[in-house]
Amino acid sequence: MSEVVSPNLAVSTVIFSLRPQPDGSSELVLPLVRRIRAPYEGRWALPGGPLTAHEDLAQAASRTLLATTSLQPRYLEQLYAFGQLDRSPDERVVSIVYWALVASDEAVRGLNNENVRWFQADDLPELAFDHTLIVEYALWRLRTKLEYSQIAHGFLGDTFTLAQLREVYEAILQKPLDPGNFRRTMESSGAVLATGERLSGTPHRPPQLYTYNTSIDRQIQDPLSRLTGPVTLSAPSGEIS
Amino acid sequence: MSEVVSPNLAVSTVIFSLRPQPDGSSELVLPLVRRIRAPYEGRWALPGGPLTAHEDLAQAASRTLLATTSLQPRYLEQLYAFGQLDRSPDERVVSIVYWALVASDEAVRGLNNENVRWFQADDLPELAFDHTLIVEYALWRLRTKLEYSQIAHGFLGDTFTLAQLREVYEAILQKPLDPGNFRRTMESSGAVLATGERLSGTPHRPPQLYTYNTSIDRQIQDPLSRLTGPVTLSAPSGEIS
DNA sequence: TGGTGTTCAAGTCAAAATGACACTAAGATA
DNA sequence: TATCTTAGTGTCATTTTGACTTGAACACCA
Repeated sequence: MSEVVSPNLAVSTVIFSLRPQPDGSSELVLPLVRRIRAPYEGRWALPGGPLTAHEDLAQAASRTLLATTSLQPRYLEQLYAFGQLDRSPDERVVSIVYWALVASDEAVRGLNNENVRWFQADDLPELAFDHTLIVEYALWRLRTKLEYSQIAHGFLGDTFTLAQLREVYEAILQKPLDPGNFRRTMESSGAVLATGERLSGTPHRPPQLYTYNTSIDRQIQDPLSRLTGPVTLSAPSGEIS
Repeated sequence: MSEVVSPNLAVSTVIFSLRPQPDGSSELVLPLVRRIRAPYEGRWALPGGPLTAHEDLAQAASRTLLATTSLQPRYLEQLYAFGQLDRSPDERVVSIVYWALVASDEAVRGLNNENVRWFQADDLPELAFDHTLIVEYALWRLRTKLEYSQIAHGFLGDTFTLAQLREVYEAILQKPLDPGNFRRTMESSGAVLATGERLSGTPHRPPQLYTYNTSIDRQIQDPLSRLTGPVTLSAPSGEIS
């Protein structure tokens, strides 16, 4: 009876980014890859692949993320391990799923072809395997974590205006936020620091540029941050539009 | 180079319970098993074992939990998947770890012998593998989740007084809570319902017996609750002391 | 039998946080 | 120079939170 097995172990990643809209707002998007073989041939699925011998889980997530989208994540966190018996029709597969954030300006540079495409997070096609549930859970985590954590700057560059930060919140939470109250809570939380510089060229009063307060960030981290190390990488280069 | 492997896949569980103290308070305890072979022979470790072919992850956690402690969990949730390359000296092992709650009166009925022993959660010996980190993380999750979720009744029977519920909170958070304010927040949250019955025999005014409001419970669940099903089982039988 | 000790349970009050909504500031543009 | 737009500051009522007070209801004991 109860036979010990080594199920296939895969690592997949839900990658979020924001795409600027014509009207100035942003929409939450994520890349999917088209399956080129059975099961679910032709269906869209999360990027991922098998775990190889000499990499740990987060490295595997980063690797497959880079391979399928040519992107570097600015935030990477484990989401959940999915191991239902029937989640793959033929073989037993346990998938350890990560979720990642990439900066808005990175997403447009990423691949976008016949087999890799960015979709609106709230308007996805029917996905392969249990990936619809997985994306749903990742969305839930993103939204809940946004409210008590400093992950929003995973979508932004190193400096940003409070309006840009608020735009991130509004796109993810899908509701408008009061600019005045948003400023008050952000500043009093100590999460952001004014750089002293201003963004010029706007057809209105020039806004302050802010940066994230990384020293505050450390204190609300869970005990695993020791293990995973700093999950937020600095942006390679480039300016906020 | 990057060779595809099937790492050994194990499932372990951090099991929490409360042990009544002589002074009336409670202390958080968890069972550990002694390793009977290398590596880390003789060291204490989390109960667990390999994943077998025809069970999913939560079932494996329940199975090893029952095998080592003869207990049924009243709450079971996935904690994290640990996959660092060096976490086991000889072979590559990926551990998917769950955490569980068992009722206080169950813990005393559980095994307690040469190879299985309950320890105070905040006073553990040096554990095998990375299990010290794992327990630390599980403790963090328990404490943070207690504040926005209804998991506390995983330690209690079907009915309980608000003082008993508060005692659970105080033991886990390790700080005293104001009885009046605790009552106010609990009642206004709608998480508990008065049964109308009272607990008699106390040397003071008889307190109301409460039960958990399961309909409220559902609404704050994450999207995975659909997948995992009801994680809170009703108590087998027995009365609160 | 009535006082005492205990916790239950409801109530009070000030401080802090939150949400809605002013109003002024400072640029670009016409 | 008037106007438009967003930045940034301020106000106020409501809600939430924490500390504390008071009366209620039992068992226990003198």
